Amino acid sequence: MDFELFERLAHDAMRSSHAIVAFVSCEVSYSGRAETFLERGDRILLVKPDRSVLIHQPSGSVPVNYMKGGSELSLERGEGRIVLHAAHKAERAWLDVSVFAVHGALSQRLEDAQRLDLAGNERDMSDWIRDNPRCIGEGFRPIAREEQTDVGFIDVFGHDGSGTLVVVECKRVTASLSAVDQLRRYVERVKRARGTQQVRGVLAAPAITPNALEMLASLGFAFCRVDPPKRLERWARDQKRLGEF
Amino acid sequence: MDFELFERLAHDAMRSSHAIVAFVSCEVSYSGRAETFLERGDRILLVKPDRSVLIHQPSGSVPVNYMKGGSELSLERGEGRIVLHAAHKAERAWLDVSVFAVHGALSQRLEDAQRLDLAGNERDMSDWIRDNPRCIGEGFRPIAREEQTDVGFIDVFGHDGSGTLVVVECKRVTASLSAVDQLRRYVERVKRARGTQQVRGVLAAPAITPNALEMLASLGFAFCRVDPPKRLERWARDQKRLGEF
DNA sequence: GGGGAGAGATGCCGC
DNA sequence: GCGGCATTTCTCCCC
Repeated sequence: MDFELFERLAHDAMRSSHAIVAFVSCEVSYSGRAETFLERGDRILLVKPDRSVLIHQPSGSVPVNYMKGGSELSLERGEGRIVLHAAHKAERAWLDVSVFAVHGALSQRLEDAQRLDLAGNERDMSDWIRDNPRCIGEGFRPIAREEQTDVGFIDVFGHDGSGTLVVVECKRVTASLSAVDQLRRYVERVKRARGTQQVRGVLAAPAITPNALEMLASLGFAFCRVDPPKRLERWARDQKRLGEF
Repeated sequence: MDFELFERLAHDAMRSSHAIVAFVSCEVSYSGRAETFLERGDRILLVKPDRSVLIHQPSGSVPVNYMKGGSELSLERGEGRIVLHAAHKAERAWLDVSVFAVHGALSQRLEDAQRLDLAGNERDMSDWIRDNPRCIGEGFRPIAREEQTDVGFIDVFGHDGSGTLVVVECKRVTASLSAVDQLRRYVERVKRARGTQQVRGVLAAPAITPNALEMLASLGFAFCRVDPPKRLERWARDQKRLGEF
């Protein structure tokens, strides 16, 4: 595919809000939050109708360069190349993609009003703890979930029935030192705000690293093993793999 | 484009390690770290030679669903659909893309041996502080950079000339509460390891949030304004935008 | 392989 | 818009 075809495709796609995908040989420069340069190679270029730009190398699931939606886009014809400029003034970011060859390109108008339905996040987990308080301790009584403080929100807040306040921090994956930091910050804030030293800290997660457990113990907090709930997990069970490549 | 063509393209691409891009109408199910479902709509499907899979909606710069490289891929023909299965046993993750229509598709062999060259990250910043210690304080003497402890590494470690140890934590963006937590953890660790209370904590960043500054002060630590160095920032200055769409 | 932390993190929600 | 934080975070580095 030559430059003229690519240029016309890109122009038409931009005008009519199509998405563009292209296999190109290119080099890439970026300046914004950092400065990057990527020498010439074959990549996948993706331009969406919201004027976001993605550049993917042949390996890896993360784009090597990108611009968020809302960029100003322009094409410039150079010597033996065509340059896609993307400028995001609000973010003070610039991306230049110098395309030396176009191996193939497509554009398409896309219709999609759907939103992702997700189960098994941390909010589901704190919901579950609120509805199953016994997992935290025999007398645990939840008062609030996602209680706002000025240093962040407490996942589950309650008391143990004998007047002692309980702060629960949830993690849906193995808890690390930063989770203990977070819990400590909330407990200190509650102690100060309520004028009491009677505040227990509980870290609820499926697992915890040894260092985090040691720090937790040194602060007098408790670990409580809880797995994140996955409400839709039936569908993938016992699925059969047919037509293996 | 019909299913037979798409199926043949996909088969051939898999066999010869091509990348595939396609505009498809599809629904998507994922089960792994969480469970997700996405109802039918038009999306961009990307399958790379490393067997990573990306699904992009028309908007946004982040894929709505994905699988990392190393998945097992298979195609299954169903009623009015063709299903791409991706299974990652090590991660216990499964992705099913049910394709109802193929608006267009391409495959291509890609050659790319280049790696991204980046300037302006936090390591550049701690390098710069080590080489320009006066920015931390008049008598600051750096000893080590990225000093390893069992609770993380200290960005810059030194003393102030009068025997007091100094721990510097760098952030390349506005420092928040978690940066203060990190600094506190390192200072406590150094106090314990060296058996002294004479340890100063310094947070170096271009800015700091009010809450973080308050917590920093309450711990007796200091803030020090430092901007991250960008060594390649010349290229993007004064660039002209030609051929605006 | 696990732990810890940075990332051009991104995106969401609450104030 | 800022602040705080989860993320199917991802990736890198070091032990």
